[in-house]
Amino acid sequence: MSTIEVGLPDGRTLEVSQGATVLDVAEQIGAGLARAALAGRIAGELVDLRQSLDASCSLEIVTTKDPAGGEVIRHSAEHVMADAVKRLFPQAQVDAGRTDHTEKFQYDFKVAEPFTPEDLDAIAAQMKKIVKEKADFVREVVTREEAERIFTEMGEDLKVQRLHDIPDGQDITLFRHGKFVDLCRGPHVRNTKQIGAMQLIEAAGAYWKGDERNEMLQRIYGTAFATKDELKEHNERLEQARERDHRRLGTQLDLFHLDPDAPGSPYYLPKGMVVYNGLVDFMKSLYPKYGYSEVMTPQVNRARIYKTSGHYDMFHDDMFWMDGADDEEEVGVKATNCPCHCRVFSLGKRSYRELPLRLAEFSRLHRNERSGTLTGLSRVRSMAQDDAHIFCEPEQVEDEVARFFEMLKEVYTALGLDGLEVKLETRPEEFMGDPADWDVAEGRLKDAVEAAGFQCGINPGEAAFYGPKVACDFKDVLGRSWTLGTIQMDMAMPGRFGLHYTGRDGEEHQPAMLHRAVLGSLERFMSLYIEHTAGDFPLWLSPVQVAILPIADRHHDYARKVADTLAAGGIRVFVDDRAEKLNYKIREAELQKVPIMCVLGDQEEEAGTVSPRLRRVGEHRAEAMAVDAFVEDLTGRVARREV
RNA sequence: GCCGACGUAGCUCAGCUGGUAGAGCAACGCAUUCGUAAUGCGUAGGUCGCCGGUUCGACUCCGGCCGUCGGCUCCA
Repeated sequence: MSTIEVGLPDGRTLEVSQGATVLDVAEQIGAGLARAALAGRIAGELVDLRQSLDASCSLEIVTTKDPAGGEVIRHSAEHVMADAVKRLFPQAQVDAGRTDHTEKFQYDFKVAEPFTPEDLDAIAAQMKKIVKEKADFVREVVTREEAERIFTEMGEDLKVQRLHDIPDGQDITLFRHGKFVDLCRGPHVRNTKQIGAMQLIEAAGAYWKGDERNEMLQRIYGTAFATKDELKEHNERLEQARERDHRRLGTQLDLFHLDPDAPGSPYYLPKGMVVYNGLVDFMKSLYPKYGYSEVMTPQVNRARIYKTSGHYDMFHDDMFWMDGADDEEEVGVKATNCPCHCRVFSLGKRSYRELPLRLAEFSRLHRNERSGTLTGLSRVRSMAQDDAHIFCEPEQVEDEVARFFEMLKEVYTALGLDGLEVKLETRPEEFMGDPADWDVAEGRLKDAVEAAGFQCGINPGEAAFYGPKVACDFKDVLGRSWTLGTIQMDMAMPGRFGLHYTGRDGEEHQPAMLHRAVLGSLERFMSLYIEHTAGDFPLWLSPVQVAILPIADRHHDYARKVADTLAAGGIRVFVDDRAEKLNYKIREAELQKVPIMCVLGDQEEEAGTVSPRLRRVGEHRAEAMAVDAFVEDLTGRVARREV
C-alpha cells in the first residue's frame, strides 16, 4: 500500500497510508487531539473526519478552539433535531437543513400541523436524550439508485426530489447517527456527545425551495455550542445587541414613532428630525462638489407616466393609487423619482455639453409594501432616498461609477461607518432590454467597483428589471443585511421615455442612465446608524448637543444666560433646571447620550466660565473656559462635522 | 401576503386554573439647594389593541379584525 505525506500546521509532516481518514491522522498525532477533533481542514475547506485522504496534502485538525468547530457542532445538532422530530412525529417528512452554520441551524419539515411552542420543548428534550445515546456519526458514499431506494422506502418524498437536484457525477454522501440517516455533505462531529449545549430558537413557516408558489413547510431554528458557557455567552451577546436595536433606542431617545394608524410610515419626533435633517444637509452640502443639481418633482402623477416608465405594470400592486378629482385617469403617489427625472431630462433639447446631468431629489416616496415585510425603520412604506439619476454619454459611465464611489467613501468615512459589503446584482428573470447589453453593463460595473478599491461579490439574479445594480450592504444589530448605497444602470428607461441628446458629431444619441443613492433610504440608513452608534451620535448630529446642569436654583439665571449664548451660536442646548441633584441630572444626560454637559455652580458663575464634561472622551472635568471661547470651539467642531 | 408568537399605565414588565388590575422608572406636587451616573414623601395615570361570542360574571376561554415581533416571500 502506498503512502502519502500530510503536512501539519506546525510544519511537521506525517506519513500515512493512502486512504487513511482525517481521524486516523488525528489519532496518529495524539489520542487527545483525536478525542477533541470535530473536522479537518484542507486548503481552507472543512472536511469530514471520516473523509479518506487519497493524495498528499496539508491538513489541519479542527477542534472546539477553532470557530469553524462550532459550525460542525451546529450542523450535527441539526441532524439530532431532525432525528428528534422524526421520533416524535414519525409522519413528518424531512426537507433540507441549512448551509450556513456560523450562527444557527435549521431544518424544514412537511407536517400536517405547524409546530407549537410545546412541540419545540418536547423536541428539545428529545434532542438531549439523543445526545446522551452517544452515537457515532457514520459517513457513507452511495450510488444515486441506492440513495433513492433508501429515501423512497422511508417515505421521504421531499428528499427524493432533492436527490434529483444533485448534478450527475457528484458523490452522494449520507450521514447516519443511530437510526437517523440524511443526505448530507457533512462534515459532522465524531460522536453526538461532542454537542455540549443546544437550544431551539423558534419555528417559522418557509416555502419549499424558497418559492412562494410552493407549499409552506415548517422550519425550526436552533443553535448549538461545544459548551454551556459558550451558549450562555452567545445569548448574552444577543441580549446586548437587542439593547441597541433602533426601535428600542428610537423610543428611549424620542427619535421617532411608529403608529398603528400609519403602518410603516414613521413619525419623526423633534429629536429624530434633527438627525434626519443633519444627514440631508450633509448630503446636500456635497452636491456642488460632486456636480449634482437638486430638483423637486410631483408626489402624485397620472398613471400615464408610470405606464411609460414600466412601473405601472411591474409595481402596480405596490403603489398607492387614487382617483383623479374629475373623471380623469387614476393617479399614483410616486414610489420612485426616476420617471419624473426622465421627464426633466426630456425638457428641451439636450446637448452632450450638458452631460453628465446629475439630478438629485429628497422627495418622500411611498410604496405599498406587503404588511409582513415591514420592520421598524428598516423596511417602511413611507421613505426618502438621497436619490439621484445621472444622465451621461455611454462612455462616461465608468467615470460616473468611480465618482459615485468616491462620494460614498467620503460620506461613510465622515460618518465613521465601516463594514460595508459591496455586491454586483445581476440580471433577474424578469427584465427589460437585450441580454447581451446586460452582460456588457454587468462587466463594466464590476470593473468600476474594483477600480474604486472594493471587493465585489455577486448576487445572481437580484438586479432591478431595468438594469444591473451594485448594492452596498450593511448588517444590523441582529446580523441581518440591508442595502444602503446603490448604483444601478438603467437599460430601459431612456428608451421608454425616448430620451436623446445631440452628440459632438451632430447626431442624436440615447443617454446612459444611472440610478444612485449614497445613504439609500434615509429611514433605513437611520435604523442602521442608530444601531451602529447606539444612539451616541457625533456632535454635529446630536439632537441635544449641550446639556446645561445648574447645581442649585441660584444658578438658574446664569445657566439660562449661558444657554442663550450657545443657542445664539447655533448650538442645540437643553437646560435641566429641575429640582434634582446633580448626579441625577448627569445620569439623565448620559442616558440621553448628550455629548457635552456643562455643570454650572458658584465657581463658573463667578468666573463667567463653563467647565464642559465631554462624554465621548470620558473627560469628566475639563478646564474651565470662557463661554465665548466654548461657543467658538463647538461651532468649529460642528462645522467640520467632527466624528 | 404566508407560518408562528405577542399586544396590560408614557416606558419596561407582573397578574395561578374566569370574580371588573399591580410594580419600577417617567410625569405632576411638596420638601430638599446638593460639585460629576438615581434625595425623600406624596399625587395622578389603564372601557387590559378593537369587535363579536360563551358565561351569572371575561384582562383571563373561543372567533374575527388591526398592529407589532421573528421567519418565508417580496423589495423599483
